[in-house]
Amino acid sequence: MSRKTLQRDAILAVVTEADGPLSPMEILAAATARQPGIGLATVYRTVKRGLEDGVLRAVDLPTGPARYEPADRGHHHHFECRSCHHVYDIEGCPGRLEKLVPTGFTLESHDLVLHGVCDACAEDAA
Amino acid sequence: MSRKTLQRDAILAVVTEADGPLSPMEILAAATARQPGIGLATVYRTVKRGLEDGVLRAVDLPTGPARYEPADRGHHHHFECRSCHHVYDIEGCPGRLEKLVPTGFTLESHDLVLHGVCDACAEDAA
DNA sequence: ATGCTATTGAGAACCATTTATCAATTATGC
DNA sequence: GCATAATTGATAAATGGTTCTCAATAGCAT
Repeated sequence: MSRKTLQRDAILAVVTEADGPLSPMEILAAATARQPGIGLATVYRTVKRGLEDGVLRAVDLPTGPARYEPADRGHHHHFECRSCHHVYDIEGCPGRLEKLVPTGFTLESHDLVLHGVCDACAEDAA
Repeated sequence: MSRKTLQRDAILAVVTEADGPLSPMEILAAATARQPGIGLATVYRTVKRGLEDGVLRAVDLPTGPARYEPADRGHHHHFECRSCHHVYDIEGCPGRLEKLVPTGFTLESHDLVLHGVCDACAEDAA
C-alpha cells in the first residue's frame, strides 16, 4: 500500500516543476527547500518508484549522473550549460535523421544534446 | 622519454582502425587479439597518454563507459546498436541547430546519438 | 651486450553513484 | 485514539569504472 508523504510530494513536485531533467542531488537540493530534512536515500527510493509507476522517465546524458523528468513530457531535447551545468528542456527537433543512417541500419530513436552557455550565466558574465 | 612497445602499437592501431569509438574493454578485447596478454591497466594508461598527446579524443555517450577515437576524425555523430551495443561513426549532421536554442542561450557544440539496430544484427535476426 | 629506466600486468585501492540495512517515525484503516 | 505496516534518515555496503602500486619485464642509448 502506498502512502502519501510530505517527502514524496515534495520530490515529485520538484521534478514536475523543473525546466529540465534533474539529477538525484539536484532533486535533493530543491526538495529540501520545500521540506527540510529529506534524505538522499528517500530521493532515490522515490525516483525508483516513480519509474516503476510510470510517472517518471530517466534521461541519460553524456556526462554526469542520470537525470529524471516527468514521463508525460513529449519528444524534446536538452541543452546543457557548460558554466552552471544546468540541463534545460528545449523544444523542437532537427528531423530527417533517417538520411544519416547507413543502409541496412534501422533507426528507432535519437538523442540530441546541445552545449553552450545559458541565459542566466550569460547575464552573470556580463 | 617515450618508448615504442608492442602493446602501445596494438592499442593505438585498434582505435585507429575501428569503425567507431571504443570503450576501454573493447580496446582490450581487440588489442588482445593482436598482442595476447595485454592488461586493462595498460589500455587505460595508453589511452590517457593518447589524450594528453592529442592523438585521441574522448567520446561520451549517454550510457556506458567513455569511449575513445582518433583525434583527427572530423565532425560526425554516432549510432548505437541496441542489440550488440556497438557504436558506429556516422557521416553527416542535421545542422540548423541554432534554431532550437532559446533566446539568450549560446550554442557552442552538440552531440547526436542515434539508436536502433545495425546492419550485422539485422542480418543475424533474419 | 649492458645498464638504466620507461613500461607492463595483476591486483589493490579509489571514487562517485546507487542500493541495502535498520531502528525510529508516521500515515492510514478501524 | 490505536494498532499496524509503510516510510523515513543516517549510514554502511555494493557497484562499475578508473587509477595507483610495485615487482618484473623489456626498450633504447651506449
